[in-house]
Amino acid sequence: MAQKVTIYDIAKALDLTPATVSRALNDSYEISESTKEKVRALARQLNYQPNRMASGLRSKRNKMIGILVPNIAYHFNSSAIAGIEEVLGAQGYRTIICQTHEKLDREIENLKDLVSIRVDGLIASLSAETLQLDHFQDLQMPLVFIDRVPIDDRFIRIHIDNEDAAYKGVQHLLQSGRKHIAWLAGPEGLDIAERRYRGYCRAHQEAETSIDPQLKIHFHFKPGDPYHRLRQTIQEKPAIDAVFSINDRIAIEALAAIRDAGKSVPQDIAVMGFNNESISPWLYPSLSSVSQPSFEMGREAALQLLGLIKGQKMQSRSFVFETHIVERGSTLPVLVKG
Amino acid sequence: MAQKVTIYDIAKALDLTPATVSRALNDSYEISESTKEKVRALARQLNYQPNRMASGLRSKRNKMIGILVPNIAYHFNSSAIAGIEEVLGAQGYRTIICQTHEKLDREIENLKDLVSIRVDGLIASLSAETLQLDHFQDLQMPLVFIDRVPIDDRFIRIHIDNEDAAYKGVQHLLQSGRKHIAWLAGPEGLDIAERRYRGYCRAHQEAETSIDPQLKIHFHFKPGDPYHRLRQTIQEKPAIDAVFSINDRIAIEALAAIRDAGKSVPQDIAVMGFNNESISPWLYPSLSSVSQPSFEMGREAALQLLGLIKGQKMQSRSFVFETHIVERGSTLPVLVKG
DNA sequence: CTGTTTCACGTAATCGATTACGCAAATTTC
DNA sequence: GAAATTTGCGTAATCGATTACGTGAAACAG
Repeated sequence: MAQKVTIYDIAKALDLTPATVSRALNDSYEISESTKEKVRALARQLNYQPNRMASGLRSKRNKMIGILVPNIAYHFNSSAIAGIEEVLGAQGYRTIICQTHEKLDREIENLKDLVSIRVDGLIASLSAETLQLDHFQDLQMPLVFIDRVPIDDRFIRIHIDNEDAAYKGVQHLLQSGRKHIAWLAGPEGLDIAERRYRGYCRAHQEAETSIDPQLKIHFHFKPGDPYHRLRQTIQEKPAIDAVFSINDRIAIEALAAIRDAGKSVPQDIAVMGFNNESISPWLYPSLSSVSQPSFEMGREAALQLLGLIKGQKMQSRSFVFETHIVERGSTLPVLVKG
Repeated sequence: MAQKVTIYDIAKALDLTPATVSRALNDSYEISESTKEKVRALARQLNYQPNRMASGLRSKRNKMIGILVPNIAYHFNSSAIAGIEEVLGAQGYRTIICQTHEKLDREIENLKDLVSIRVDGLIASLSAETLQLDHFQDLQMPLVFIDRVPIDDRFIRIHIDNEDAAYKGVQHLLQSGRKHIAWLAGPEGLDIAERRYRGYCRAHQEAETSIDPQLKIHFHFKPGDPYHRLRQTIQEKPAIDAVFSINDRIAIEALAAIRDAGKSVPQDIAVMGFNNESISPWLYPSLSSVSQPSFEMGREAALQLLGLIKGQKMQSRSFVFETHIVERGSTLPVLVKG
């Protein structure tokens, strides 16, 4: 096999036309079963692989879906992608995964590329820098947002109630007797983090506990930065008795910072993470976390996108998934000394 | 903008032919600078995005590269992909990331899809199930393997010396006084794990330490399985005084298993991981690990692939990267009581 | 002033599939 | 048994770009 085999090769060998071969391979009703068999047999024998460039050009559908996320190394994303691919793969769709690395310009650039590839649809999660959505506006393509979703309700959005999730997490900490809870928020301006902070505040207000704005700690998603920020804050605010972290990976650094500050978890300081990553049960102490169903959310995003592609009109534009607290060692209540 | 804009639209608006527009956009020498300016200006204004299906079909180059890895959630892979994308992105290439989830059939399926997309090249890492390479043989496309590479030296391979890396790791453990080292190998038949076991054995032989084959522990990459296997082994073999793990994530489960068995790290049992993931310094105790330059390896894979695509002949077919031991708390030598 | 290059662009074929339209033969309908 | 329908396939246009080849005008050479 020197050159790639095409439907013309198959047609010639079977004394048919390319049109017939194309229809046979697409299982068209206007081709007899016997011809289909012959075509399929020869296609298999010659190891024919259809040229998606050609079919996509003509049919304007190439069975490729773009996935645009901040970073595949984030647990939520790799897990959601697994869910997306499970649903989409079963329907014969391929995914093209693009990473923004939290940069707006890379988000725009990736978007242009996905347009130029003419993917059939797009599942996107906004970068930390994304404040407005011009580049998503007239995209001319089925689009579903997941996790980091915009406020704009013209889009289909798959997400959790971040405020409520944080509310529940902070409430749990407050109820176990904690009063000075640091919030490891991540980079400045991250929308989901702001929403969670609102939940943080609401839980405090309901518990009539005062809020210290200096316990809202920003940092970059860069190994070491969360650690140092928290260590510094612990030094400045020795009263801290709990830490709530935007994700479990950051919580690991928090555990280290607390330990190195000479305090212990959960006796002195409780720690609650977010996402319930697979390593969290094995940490020491095992990490309590707010769990969100990332795999299921990926599945739902894919299902909704398939709906859009097939032209169904969508009834609901926003799909809010439930979260729940996973209690582990890092938030065990302090035993009051008898 | 109701419909996607094409070079025909631009040509009509400027009273040119599509050919001229195409050449202008590709900065061809046979187009005057003034025409190029006009074409580029209008293209920008109309937000023209070239159709990669069309250009790819005609030119047989679509500036897309396939990346085929077992799982993007593995630290090595997401890190190597970052390196690949840094190099390839600068040259205008897009990547299509496919996951085999360690399954041979998914590897074959993904490969067919990448062929049908007619990607310009492929960077691949073999699945745990892959034993022979028929599906890679007559692929008709530039191909570079990374990390999980085949033995076949007709391929370009980017990897480490797994035997040597494990040798160094085990040697370090033996030199610090450990004698009964469990090897957390991962799933049965994983080539890199077998190579590392050879290094494990060589280090033992050179140190004239006996090898217990029952300390070679297999498991699935599924949360909990490594933990339970190790706990069981510790119970059966109480003499174990060190654990060497195929990666850091598994090592975290090992730390938990050791702890739950009532032993302490590093006093009773030392733990050494592999990959030096970004969370490893923050664990408790901080995790020693064999470090490999995954990002750099990704970069090199991309550079080699670009060379293949541009038709350069490659001098070396195998690029072996250096590894080194990162010593942290989990392998501190035991202090002999004075 | 004629012949040769060079410049800047047009003409048209091409990539490999899909699909609207057409049509003869086979089958069914009444 | 004539008309209507169905079956099974061919013809040719088409998707949007690239590119081999052609060409008129301007520039240049001798």
